[in-house]
Amino acid sequence: MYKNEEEFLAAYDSNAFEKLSMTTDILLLSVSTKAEENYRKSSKKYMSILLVKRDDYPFKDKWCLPGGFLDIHEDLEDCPKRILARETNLHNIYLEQLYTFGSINRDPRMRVVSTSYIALVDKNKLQEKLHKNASWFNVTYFESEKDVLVILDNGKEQIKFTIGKTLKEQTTDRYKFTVLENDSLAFDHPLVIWSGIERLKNKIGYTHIVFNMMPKYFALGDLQQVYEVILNKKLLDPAFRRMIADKVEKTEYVKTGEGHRPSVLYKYKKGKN
Amino acid sequence: MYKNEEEFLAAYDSNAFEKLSMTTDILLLSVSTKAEENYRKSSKKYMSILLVKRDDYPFKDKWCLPGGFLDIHEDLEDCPKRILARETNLHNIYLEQLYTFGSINRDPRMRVVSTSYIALVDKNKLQEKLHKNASWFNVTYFESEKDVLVILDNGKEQIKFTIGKTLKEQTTDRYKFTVLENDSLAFDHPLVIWSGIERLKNKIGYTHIVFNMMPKYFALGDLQQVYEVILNKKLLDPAFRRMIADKVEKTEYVKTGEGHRPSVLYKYKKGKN
DNA sequence: CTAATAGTGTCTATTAGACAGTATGTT
DNA sequence: AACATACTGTCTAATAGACACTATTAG
Repeated sequence: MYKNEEEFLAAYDSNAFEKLSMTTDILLLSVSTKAEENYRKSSKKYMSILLVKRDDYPFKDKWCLPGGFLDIHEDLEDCPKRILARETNLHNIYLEQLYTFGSINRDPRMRVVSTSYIALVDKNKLQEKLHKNASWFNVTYFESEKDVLVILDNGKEQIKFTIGKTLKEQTTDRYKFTVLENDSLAFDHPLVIWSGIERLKNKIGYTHIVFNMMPKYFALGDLQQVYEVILNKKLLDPAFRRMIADKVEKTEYVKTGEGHRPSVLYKYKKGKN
Repeated sequence: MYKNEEEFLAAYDSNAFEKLSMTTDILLLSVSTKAEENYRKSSKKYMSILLVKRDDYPFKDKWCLPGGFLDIHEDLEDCPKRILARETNLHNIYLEQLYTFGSINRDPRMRVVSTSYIALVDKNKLQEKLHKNASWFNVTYFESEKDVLVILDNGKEQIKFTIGKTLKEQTTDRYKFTVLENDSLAFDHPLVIWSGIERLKNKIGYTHIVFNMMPKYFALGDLQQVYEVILNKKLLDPAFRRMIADKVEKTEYVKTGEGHRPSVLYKYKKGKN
């Protein structure tokens, strides 16, 4: 045995276990807007995610989440920050660790464990010079008891995949997800996408993270639509306004020119409400 | 460029990035019972966790969570299973991924990223031949707005540490934890422990995971005490019974000999209630 | 009988759901 | 004027909190 820790460390063989590579994948979520033909109608909203087309093997020409290898001299949380900065030119994006995926064969090249992160942005804050090969896809999903069909659409291409849900333990309401169908997405990214959407759906209810997807000033109707698009269901106006009341603050600004009654603009009100 | 994926893979240099090691740490949580002197009083309950005393460097003679290196041919989730089997002789333990910690210098030996897992057991199901160096510690904690003092006690030794809580983003109710004081625990394990307790406190409210810590048949009073010990607050009887009513099923069994009215034993009732 | 927990009834306060109504801009 | 959304009032249903009460055992 060794006399002290220094001596131990000096003699330590760090290759006793075969080492591996790590990556981080980022599920960048935002809300996009599509104008309606009817000038009176307010524009339709979609949840949207950023995908990158791979221009090299493996999974050449398939879409995937932005990501990259963890540098050995880099904190784990700095890796997604670096990738986001590269992809969006934005700093101070909301980031949250999602899950670490580590099946043996998830990468055909070699053993890679990947920690995925959720990032939330207001798309309009992005200067629209996206990294080449990157594209926003609108997300639509149809959920049943057993599975979910997810459809991603960027206006030119449509990507579909199906996730199966099975109760993980008898004693949990949480599901274990498996990919049932997937032709167009690289790696286990359908899993990452759906896990992230589930997380967002949950957290929107008991945190204030939505405001990371909103501009500084917003109408309550727009905020409500963001909730609706994430939760995939209609909400009742009075209930929504009661729920949100102490999280927002009225401003002097008003949004007009929409073909109907103008709406007062609000801003996020800090504090634990 | 390469003609196809096989060709690419054959030529791939998996050492383009310097590789690293991964470990998993397990926060094994249970509830322990301490008899009261007064024969009428029901025994006091504590949340308890399993720690292992390190008998080698680094952190020689300090306590730490059970854990170990991820084998390169092993799925990430199989690693905690293997360690749990070694530590408890039990299979089919409830396991859930907690968080992946990856600061550069969390291990003095080399770059190590660690994925932590929560495991829940009914301590009484364990054959009490614990792995040498392993010991159960009762958990007590005192929480304020800014920090938490956690005290671990195995009857012989007492371990204290303090965790600081800061709001991570203006738009979240979630905290970022930092270790403020810690003398006795190895690595960043105070962080893992507190993150896990927080997670359990939350999840007990919207899942059925408590039942993983309960024996097959239990009295509602005991179940309530488990909730109280985890949430660190008293609950009102009628409210608790209403809340739990559709998750449990009455049995024909009764617990007697306690110096007061016997209680009916219940069992977990499967289904999403 | 007494101390202690088991278990229930019920009133009240709070919150969520539902729906109808009024308000106000643009074309 | 007509349409579409903004915004509010109010009734009802469901749920959570509080407290008091009855029940039953060992010693």
